[in-house]
Amino acid sequence: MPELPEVQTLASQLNRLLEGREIEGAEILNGTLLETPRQELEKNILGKKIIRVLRRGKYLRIDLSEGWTLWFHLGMTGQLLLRLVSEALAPHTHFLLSFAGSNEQLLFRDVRRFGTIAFTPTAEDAFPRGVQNLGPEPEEWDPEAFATLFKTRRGRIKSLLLNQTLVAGLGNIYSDESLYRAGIRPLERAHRIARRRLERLHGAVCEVLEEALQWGGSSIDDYLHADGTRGRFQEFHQVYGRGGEACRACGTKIRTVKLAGRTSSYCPRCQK
DNA sequence: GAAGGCCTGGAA
DNA sequence: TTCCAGGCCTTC
Repeated sequence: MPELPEVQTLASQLNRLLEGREIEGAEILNGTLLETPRQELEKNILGKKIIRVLRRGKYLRIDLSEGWTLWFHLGMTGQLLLRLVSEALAPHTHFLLSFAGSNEQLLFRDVRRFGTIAFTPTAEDAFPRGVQNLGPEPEEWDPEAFATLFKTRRGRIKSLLLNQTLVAGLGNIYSDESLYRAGIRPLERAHRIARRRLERLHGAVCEVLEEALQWGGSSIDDYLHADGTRGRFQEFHQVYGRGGEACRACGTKIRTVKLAGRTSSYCPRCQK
């Protein structure tokens, strides 16, 4: 489940590893993940240089020379890995980029195929719709404005945190962990939560994301760094994936509830 | 605002 | 054999 810290980790690594490289080949092994017409990409990507690799929400963005941008969304099980051309190709590989004068390739693989690839001009109005619809990044929100945003909504706080048009980058892991840290239950109606607690939630979100980033994100099932190593923040999860286990703070059993088809975990004692 | 669909591997 | 994981989009 690559969320903000996982995608940011990858973007930083790939930026360091790929900056300045010239694209010599692009192989689309499975076109179903491609949001852009195949010919559009094939016609325009060759010879372009990688200027920088960035993140926006859960999207990884690769800016190329001459005003083109390559986008990846990792869905649930997406991976971006560097491989030597001599290595065996892992199953479920959907896309390959090769570089001039290099025996390394960037590959995109995704077992469950919830991921997407897009190739667009580097212009806001040409970006994929999912990107255009994104709300501000968590740290871009002023805490008071963040509180107001939720104070005016009647939905469950957890569902709203997952809504990418409000705040970009949170998925199931970091919304649960943030709510735990802020002491708020996932099913609480947003407008019923006190302003200062919503401001505290904003602080919790920023803290959790920052710590996760420092540990290279969470590797649960499939998430890997570009070099194949794993993130370690899963070792510090307080509630996500810990249903039925004891809360590390108070010993109470972590409870799980279903919300819009997703599992939410929380401590009934620490979260009121 | 809520629910269903897409997709596959692994666990029950 | 069935269920579950959940990103995002579409439909109700």
